[in-house]
Amino acid sequence: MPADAPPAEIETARQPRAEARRGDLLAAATRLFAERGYAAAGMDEIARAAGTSKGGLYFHFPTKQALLAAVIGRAADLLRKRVAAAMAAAGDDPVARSEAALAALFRTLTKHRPLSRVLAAESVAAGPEVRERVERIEDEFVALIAAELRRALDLGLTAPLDPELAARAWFGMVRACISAWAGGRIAAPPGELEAELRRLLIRSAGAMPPERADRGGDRCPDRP
Amino acid sequence: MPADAPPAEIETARQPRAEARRGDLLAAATRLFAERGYAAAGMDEIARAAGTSKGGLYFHFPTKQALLAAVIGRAADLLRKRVAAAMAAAGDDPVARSEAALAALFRTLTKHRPLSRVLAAESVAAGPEVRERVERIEDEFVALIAAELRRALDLGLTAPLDPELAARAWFGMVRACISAWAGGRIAAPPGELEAELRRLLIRSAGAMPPERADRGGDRCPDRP
DNA sequence: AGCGAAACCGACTCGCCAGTCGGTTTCGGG
DNA sequence: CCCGAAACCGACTGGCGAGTCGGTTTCGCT
Repeated sequence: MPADAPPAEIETARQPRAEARRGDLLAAATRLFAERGYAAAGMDEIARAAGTSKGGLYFHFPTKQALLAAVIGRAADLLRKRVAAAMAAAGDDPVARSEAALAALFRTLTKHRPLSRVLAAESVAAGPEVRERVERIEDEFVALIAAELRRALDLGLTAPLDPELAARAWFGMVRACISAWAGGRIAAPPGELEAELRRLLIRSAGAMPPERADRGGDRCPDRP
Repeated sequence: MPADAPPAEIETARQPRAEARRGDLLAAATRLFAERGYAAAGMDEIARAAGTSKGGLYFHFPTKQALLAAVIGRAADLLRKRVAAAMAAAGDDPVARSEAALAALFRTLTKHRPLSRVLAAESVAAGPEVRERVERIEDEFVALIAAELRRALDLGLTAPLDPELAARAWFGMVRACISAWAGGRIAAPPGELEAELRRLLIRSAGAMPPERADRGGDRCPDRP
């Protein structure tokens, strides 16, 4: 169970211009971390890209690590929100909910290239604390999917499988395809990519999609 | 297809002690890059860990990037060798060959934790050149699998799918599971993990495995 | 043995960049 | 309009670590 998702953002009283600046800074940091890498992106450079100065940047974030942590935290919040919404909209069927969750991840990351780059790679360059933070976030989503898969399994909607591992594997599929796409190493447009990916996911679980007229051309040849 | 694999290692004439040192240095670098991360591992530290000095290290590798590149190149060579052997031993059936290739990747990386960490994460921290190098290596293996999948598809052994994308996704599954395992976030022993993973892979392709008790071949003395 | 080159050593340099600090501007409330 | 605090500025510093270099040792060869 994803019981204790970190409490998102702590909102201390701030003047509105400060809030705006903070946003600009996070945006600039996200972009530069993604483009240049954590180590190569300088604080001065980030500040200037956000239209402010080093001092201003340090007013908002005490250290470079804290800045990265904030970037990642914000990304996590966004993903959580989108995924939760998608799952809620998907109704009760656990397979549909899993599909929806992955699709939401896919679309959100696909929509924000730099963000996926930061999540995928920069975490390690910034020391163990940040890496663990990212791993926690990943585990959180994996657990979310795993729970749905477990339900599906209990309802006999899938072939026998290890929900935890399958969820992990699914996540890996999505991530690999996204990062290849983000690097321009996959030609297909995101839409097709997503559809094909969905087919792979469903088949790997040995699940039959609930009576939807979903053209996929696949029957279920699973042998327990 | 995987026609032009980079020429592995250029062997200039060297005294044998130099060769040994070089090996020690690469081993130490691999370990420290994995443990501390590329940025945090110092050249002096690496040299000392290899039982030599900074000057000695710089005699063998002109820059830190070159050192990382050598580490990665060596890892790639190892993987290429193991995968090629496994595929050759798997016979003609393209599904079996794909399975064998993935299994070899899995086992080799599983056997060398630090190596997978370096390949998975450190590439980005070291600048674009190295990142591209790693991406190339990944693409190489993806292309290898994709070729087999395409043959399988033509032979009607799989459900309709995009071989390129499926290969990419498979690779992602394996990578995600390995890195979670390497980080101690998966309890199951590698053996079970591999078996379960294999089931997922096969099902996702909609393939019926040719019924045959096969063994993947990957056993080798542990001194690269 | 003895010479030249390969291999190795470690103190030093030097640029870079995260983080600091005293000062300035902007704003909200009274 | 004025005051105090929040927000912002940018020149400065301090340390760290990659890379250098003159010197020393080891080795292959004749």
